[in-house]
Formats: sequence, C-alpha cells, structure tokens
Amino acid sequence: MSQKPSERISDAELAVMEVLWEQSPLTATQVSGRVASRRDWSLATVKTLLSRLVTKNAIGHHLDGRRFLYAPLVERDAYVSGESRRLVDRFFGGKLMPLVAHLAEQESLSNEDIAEIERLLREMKS
Amino acid sequence: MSQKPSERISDAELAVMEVLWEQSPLTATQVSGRVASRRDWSLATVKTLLSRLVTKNAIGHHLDGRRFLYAPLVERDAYVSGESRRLVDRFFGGKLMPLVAHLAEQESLSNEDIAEIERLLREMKS
DNA sequence: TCAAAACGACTACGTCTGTAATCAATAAGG
DNA sequence: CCTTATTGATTACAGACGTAGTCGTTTTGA
Repeated sequence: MSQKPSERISDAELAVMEVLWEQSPLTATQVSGRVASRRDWSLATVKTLLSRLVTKNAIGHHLDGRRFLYAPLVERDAYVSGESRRLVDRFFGGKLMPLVAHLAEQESLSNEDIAEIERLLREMKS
Repeated sequence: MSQKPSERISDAELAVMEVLWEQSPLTATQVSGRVASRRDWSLATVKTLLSRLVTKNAIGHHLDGRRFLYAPLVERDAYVSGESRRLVDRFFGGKLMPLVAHLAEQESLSNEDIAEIERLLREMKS
C-alpha cells in the first residue's frame, strides 16, 4: 500500500524515481551518481528534484547522520498504473480493450506476440 | 499522412483538439461553444489555446472572410499512437506485452473481457 | 449611420518544470 | 587546527502552461 502522490511526477523527476525504485534508500550523491548514466545533470539539479519529490510526497527522506537517505513512498507499480489509467481514460474512454486493439494494430504484432498475450490472458483467466 | 507536431500538446490544448477531431473546420467561437461542455473556459482562453496549437503545428487555420477556420493537422490516431508509444517506452521498455499484462492484472478483467480481447487478437492473427 | 457584437493580436500573470548556482553549516583529512 | 569537501536549503531564471483581459478593427443589426 503506497501513498499516492498528490501531484504529478514530471519527466525529470521520473528519472530520479527510477533510480530509487531500482535501489533505495540512497543519499543524494548516490542518486546523482546513478542517474548520471541516463541524464547529464549536476548534483545540484538532482538535489532540487529530490526536494520537489519530497514535497510531492512521492519519496520520503530520513536523516542518517548529517545527510538524508531517500526512498520512494510511491511504488513503481502504483505509479505506472496511474499513468496507464490516465492514458486509457484520456483516449480510450477508460476501456482497456480499445487500447489493446489500437496498439496491436499500430504495432503490427507478430503471430508469436499475439500468442504470447493470449497465453498470458489464459493464465489469468482463473 | 499527418504532420507530427514538433512539440507536445498540453492537457488543456488536448480538449480543444478533441473538439476539432470531432468536427472541423470550425471558427474559434464554434470551438469555444463545443468545448464548453467539457471545460468552463472563456472565449479568450480558447483563442489562446488555438493560437498555441497553431504555433505548434498541431492545427492549421485559413482565413474565411475575416475569421479563421481551424482544422487539425495532426490526426487523432497519430497523436494517440504517439502518446501510447511514449507510455510504453517510458515504463515497459517499449514492449507492448508487459503493458497489457500490467493493465489486465490491475483491472482484474472479467473472463468475458479476456475473451473479448482474445477474440480481437485472433481476428488480427493474419 | 451608429452602436454593439465579433474577431485576431497582444499582453498578463501565477504556477510548474528544467537546470542550476550559491550559502551556511558541518565533517574529514592533513 | 585549519583547509577543503559534503550536504541540505535557498534562490534564480527562462520556458511551458492554465487562464484570461484589453485593444484596434471590422461587421452587422437597428
């Protein structure tokens, strides 16, 4: 059960979240080091993003000696679900099927892909 | 073949796009009238959004007497695909299947829903 | 013909976002 | 001890966004 963030997470902030979802808790410097593989940001920038994420209740921090350790409050799964739902609501009337249909059509899935999805669905048909 | 907009369409702008996708070309006043069912905006606001969309090349306008008629340059389908792809890239490593799996799981689809999707997939299996 | 309505252009302004620099306090190393 | 590196906090600033007002011009209805 993770808190839902009151506000939306921006693109830049997301890069920070991904790092923390991968491993946590981390210090600002550690986050900065790991985020560097994806974005070329200064430590200051990462710190700003961390602060904003704390304000948004997307992550929490607790003092460890004289620095903070940061960790997600929002689980990746929950966040991804929110964003997915948002997309489905905005463009597909909240229905999952039209999304699948649309994507499948656009992507010209191979028969194997389709079979894979079918297998998945069958599995979940309890 | 619709131009892809260089820049992203914002949330407010999207409401205007939806109106134009539904019917076009329309004048600013007509757009304002139709958008009113969803958002409570002044005509001025709608005009601003229309200008910004023109700047972004998401819609085009041509003079009709002394007012403009606005019409989409970006097709809804193309835009939706872009946004869907963006989501899939950001969260599911660009793979469609994990998205479907994730959504299906979260939504706790009924067996009928699943069957529906399966039917759809079967249909599309060339 | 004259006032009112309609129109596009321009301006406004607070918030959010991306990207940092600077500062004050502290810790650590020589 | 004293200098240097770390660290969180504060401030900065341009661009995007949400939301709108004003202005100058033209059309139109009385």
